[in-house]
Amino acid sequence: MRSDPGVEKSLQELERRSAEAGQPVTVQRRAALRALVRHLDHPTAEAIYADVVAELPGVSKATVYRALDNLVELGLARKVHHQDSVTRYDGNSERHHHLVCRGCGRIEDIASDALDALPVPELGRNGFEVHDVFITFQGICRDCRRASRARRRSK
Amino acid sequence: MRSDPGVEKSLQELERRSAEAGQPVTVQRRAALRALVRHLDHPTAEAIYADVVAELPGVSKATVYRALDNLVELGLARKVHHQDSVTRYDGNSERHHHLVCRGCGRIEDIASDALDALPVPELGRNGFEVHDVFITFQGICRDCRRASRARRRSK
DNA sequence: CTCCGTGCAAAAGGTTTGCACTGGT
DNA sequence: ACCAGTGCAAACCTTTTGCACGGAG
Repeated sequence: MRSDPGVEKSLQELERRSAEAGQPVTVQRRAALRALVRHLDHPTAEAIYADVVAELPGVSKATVYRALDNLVELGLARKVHHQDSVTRYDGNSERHHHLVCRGCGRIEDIASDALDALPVPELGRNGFEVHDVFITFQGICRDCRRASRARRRSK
Repeated sequence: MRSDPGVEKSLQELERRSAEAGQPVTVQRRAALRALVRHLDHPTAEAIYADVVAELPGVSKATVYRALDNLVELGLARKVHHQDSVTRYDGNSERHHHLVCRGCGRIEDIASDALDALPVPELGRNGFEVHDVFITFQGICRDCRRASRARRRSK
């Protein structure tokens, strides 16, 4: 893997936002961010830990969890939740939405102007102040559809 | 609490779908469903357990979890996930979406034709078959906004 | 010197599972 | 009667926390 310009940009953002928030930028946090943006597949904390520990033998799992919290706090990552009980992280800070496969739990990104133009309904009526919108399409990915078809046939 | 017709209808559905699926309808499952539909606030498994155990002293927590799984499997309930680490359940089978408060984690239902008319983007291109769409508005509910304002003032 | 992040290990939930027993159909 | 659901307790897994240590300002 060559030094991806996206990674560089993310690291600069980390630098900038941490300074702004008065928080130190440690090697562990840098490594966590690098591991996160390298993944396009919404990794679990475990997966990121695996990457970080490969780069920084001896890091503790707690530190990775704390680093991820820190990234979320700085707005460089987002937590993603679905039926899996594990939390996944998303290093994509562009506005986008998700496609979740019921079969394998895989999450794919999806961007769409139409979705972004979603009308925010008459909120405020109940005093609710909307900050963000998350749209999740649930379905079956190609691989899982194939697999379930094969399973059905063999039954 | 009088016998809500909605509860009756749900119980009949439970009967019908269980028979169809060849699954027995136990008192525990009936109680779990009743507890679920009584809640309009997306209860946790814990909350449902509390209700069920009040009605059926001696039920085990495992049974309630299994009953909830069963209801989800039968399509009578849905799991709802957000930043809280706990899974919440939704007994509302109408098409609707959610308003999640960042502060207290409370989930409110929201229905809107505009949201239902959401265009499904060019899926299929990647072989993804969409079954469902979930829209979540995240923000701050009135109570939490008030609370945070008060906190800020007292600092 | 002081503060804060780290590592380690243990705790803390929430959820699942193995096994013997009981209850639905 | 049979099979599946239940109760109980232990296991599991992910995430959090307490505490001592160590590096940076």
